[in-house]
Amino acid sequence: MEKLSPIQLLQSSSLPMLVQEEMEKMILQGDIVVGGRLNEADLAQHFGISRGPIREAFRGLEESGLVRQEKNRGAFVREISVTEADEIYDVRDALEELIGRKLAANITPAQLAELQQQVEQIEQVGVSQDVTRYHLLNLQFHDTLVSFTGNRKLIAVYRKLTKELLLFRRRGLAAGGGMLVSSDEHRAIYEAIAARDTDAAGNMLRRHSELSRARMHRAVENQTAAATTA
Amino acid sequence: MEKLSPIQLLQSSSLPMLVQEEMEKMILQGDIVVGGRLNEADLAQHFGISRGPIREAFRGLEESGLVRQEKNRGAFVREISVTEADEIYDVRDALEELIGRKLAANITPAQLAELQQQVEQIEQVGVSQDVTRYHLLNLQFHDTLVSFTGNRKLIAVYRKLTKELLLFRRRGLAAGGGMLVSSDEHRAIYEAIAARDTDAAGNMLRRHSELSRARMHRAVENQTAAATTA
DNA sequence: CCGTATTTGTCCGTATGTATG
DNA sequence: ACATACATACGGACAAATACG
Repeated sequence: MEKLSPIQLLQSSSLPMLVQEEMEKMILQGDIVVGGRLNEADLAQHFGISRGPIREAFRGLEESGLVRQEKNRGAFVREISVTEADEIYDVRDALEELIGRKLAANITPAQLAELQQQVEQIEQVGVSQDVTRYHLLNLQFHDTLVSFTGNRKLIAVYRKLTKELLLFRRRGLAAGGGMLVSSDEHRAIYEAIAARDTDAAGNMLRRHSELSRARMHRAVENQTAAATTA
Repeated sequence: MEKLSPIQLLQSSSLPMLVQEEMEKMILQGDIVVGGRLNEADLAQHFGISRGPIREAFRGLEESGLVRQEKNRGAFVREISVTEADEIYDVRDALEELIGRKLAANITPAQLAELQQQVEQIEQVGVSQDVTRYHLLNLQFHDTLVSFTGNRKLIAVYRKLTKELLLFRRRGLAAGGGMLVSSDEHRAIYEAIAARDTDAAGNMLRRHSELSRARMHRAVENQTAAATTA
């Protein structure tokens, strides 16, 4: 039990929970190939623990949708199909609208200031063409939005869906093109919320999510087109 | 857009999964008092198995929101507060609207016939004043609605929220009054879907969910009022 | 405040099932 | 098709923490 530097810090939680969180990071970072098998013994050795907590973590990850378990065969990183991604987007679109409406109705001046700052930050990175950083700030912006609703269940559901979409993007996506968001949309979202216009804010966020889905589809088509020509 | 049976989503037949499903039933049926502790050894003996699968089932139930685990203290049936129930309703309201819109857009004649039959069944039980049966049919009706969307993610999220609300109702609710739904609402929902009016169907279902929340609040108030006078 | 009993946390061994040559 | 190697499933034992008297 001496090999795990990142884990030892968060000692308040149980070992299976820590392992679950750590494995979630590994999956979302792509340390394990999508569809790949998670070997109990290897992971146990990697964390310097036994297989019991690993198995418990698998069960939690399965329930959260990142892992699929086959009886007597093991745990695999889930492959999320385009169809399933579409289904997730359907749900997320509806949640985004809810988020927009709630924020427009209840946001505080301090929260508005924070949002404004993040929008400007995104715009600055937008011109610098740093794609990965842009993507990160975009995720952060939306997580800030949902967290400002103060609704813990909404936050939890939204984050779970976002993780699955993140996993979907890991599945392929030669990146490069198409997935970049226009920062105009972010500012428009901010403006609608600041104006406390519930309908506009809801529509803006929903449309933003729908556009995100459309970008996803274009990226997938580009990818499959490239694959067939190669 | 085909109806998915509840079992189809849970396709694993491993022992921990079976235990998890069984324990979920026990919790939702109230076999274990809300807030009560789940004893690993007792449950293992009850199922005639060892503690390993029990612990894995706990993880799954924790992730699905029915159980809370404290380090070195054990697993407890979660107590859902009125505040949290409100948060869940917020999310469910948005999903209900989504369900209504999708159904109005895509429902098949066969599915419509099934819905009509269920509505009539509910109306018949409504006059018979059989409250528990009415409640059951009501749940079934809404589960049928969401399953007819064919969106597996939506189905999964919706069912999870419904289970948590079910758990909330177990918390107290001397039942008796207030929670009974007007069957007019169900017929109105059916009519809007049958008319393929997406806006109306979405609004109807959302409003139906909001009324359900209002009934919940009234029931809680009646309960606390009765508690203070007693 | 201390000692004991109970319960949880973790580890390991064995049986069973699966993939591979 | 068979035998071998390997991974998982489950049970059981021991250590650590908590609850109780």
